[in-house]
Amino acid sequence: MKIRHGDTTILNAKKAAARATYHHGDLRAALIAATEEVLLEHGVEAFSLRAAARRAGVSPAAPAYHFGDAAGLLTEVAIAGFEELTRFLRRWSDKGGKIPQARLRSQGEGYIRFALANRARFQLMFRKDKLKADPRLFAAAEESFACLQTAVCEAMGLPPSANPGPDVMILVLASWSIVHGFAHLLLDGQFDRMAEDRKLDKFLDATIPKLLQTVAVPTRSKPHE
Amino acid sequence: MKIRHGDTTILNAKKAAARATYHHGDLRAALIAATEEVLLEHGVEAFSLRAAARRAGVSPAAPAYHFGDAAGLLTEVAIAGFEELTRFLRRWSDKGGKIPQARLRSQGEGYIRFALANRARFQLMFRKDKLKADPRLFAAAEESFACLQTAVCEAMGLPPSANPGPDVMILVLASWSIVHGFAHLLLDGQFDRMAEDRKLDKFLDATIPKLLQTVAVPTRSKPHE
DNA sequence: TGTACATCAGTGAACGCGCGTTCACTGATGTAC
DNA sequence: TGTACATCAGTGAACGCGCGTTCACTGATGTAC
Repeated sequence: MKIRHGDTTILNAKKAAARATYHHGDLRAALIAATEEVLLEHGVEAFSLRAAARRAGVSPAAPAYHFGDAAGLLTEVAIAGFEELTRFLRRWSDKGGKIPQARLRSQGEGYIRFALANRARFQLMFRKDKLKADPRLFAAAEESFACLQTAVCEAMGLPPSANPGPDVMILVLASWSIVHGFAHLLLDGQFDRMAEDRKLDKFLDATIPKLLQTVAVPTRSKPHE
Repeated sequence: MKIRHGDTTILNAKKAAARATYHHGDLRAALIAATEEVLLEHGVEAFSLRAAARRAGVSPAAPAYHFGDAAGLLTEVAIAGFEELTRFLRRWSDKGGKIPQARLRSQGEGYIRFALANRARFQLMFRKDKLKADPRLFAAAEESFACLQTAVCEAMGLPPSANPGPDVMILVLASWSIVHGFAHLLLDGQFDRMAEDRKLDKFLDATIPKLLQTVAVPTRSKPHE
């Protein structure tokens, strides 16, 4: 008996115990959760509507009823991903204390930690080829982006602005690029040459703070440090 | 008649004209070229052994004879990709002139330009999940990496070294991350919010040089500028 | 130089697989009166 | 409060698709003598 079949059996039993009727109750949310489990355990490539259905313990045709197609379901997962990323960035900003430059660097570390803790979901969020062009997705991504933008403005000693000047934008792009690139290379295993397996944590602890110091922040008002 | 079938017909005719015998001559190279075409035109997801075989005008089973499986063929394409990336980086370094900091920044721009000119192939190169753990692949990737490392050493006023200190390594990682992240976000269309379609070239021309100046290079000897 | 034979480099039909999707269906839920 | 009916939220069997892979095969090429 294959593991996969075992899983399905267990889940079917679970489902049967959990509900007397075949009406699920909240299959929509359950399918999103099931998809996140599949991503976490087996990666983006392992996802299919049928795999999500198996996880949730429903028939193969059920997901289409709620999401239309695979992109529809994945888009919901990506939206939730960006919402959680935003929460992550805010929490890590605060972890940085009161000095705006330190807050920015801490937020940058948060971005990388998020990617590491949400591997496949993070990768999915930047796979537009697998996602719908949904305004809610744009809005959720925009909010994460705005979070970074605010941190950069403050680190430069400027008031937060939704429409900042080119100097700010360059630094936003640089900050985003460096943490995104680092996260992407990290998840792809490109740093395994420098730190294999067990030493990865130490490598990250030592590297990330210094990495983020290499981005030069031109301050417009007197620095707090 | 579907386009795909049309393609196959044309290619079969081409093939028939090109060779009197069904022995291809150099099917191995032809399949690699065919794969690069599929990647260029339809992206990584569109690739399959059968698709490559159709492109090359041979039977579905032919690729397996030369490459074993899909990962085997894709790995050859990725190796060729890294080799071309290395050439790209050297060429762009030289474009930067004689001042080492300028050479480093020019090389960084080359990295981004490579990604833009080789979209799917670039993405494939950083999809280890689709590639074999082939020593030749590691060697080719290592050479690109060494190219960047040399440029960073020189920009810091140090002699090129295969085993540099932690300060150099941090700057190597920072440089790599920023260009890689920028390239990745660019290819995913994340900058479309700032520059749609036709204006992308102008956006890049204006952004890339400034972007690369945000990476602070601590110089150990007297700067040449 | 000619011949016999082994190996190479493919063919093309066939197989089973998981996939998305369709379809007729049905039990549960919600609504109107 | 009860009943009739419409709609909701799924079922599960079936379909066709492209895929990787197997298999018996074969014409061309290379090698030994």
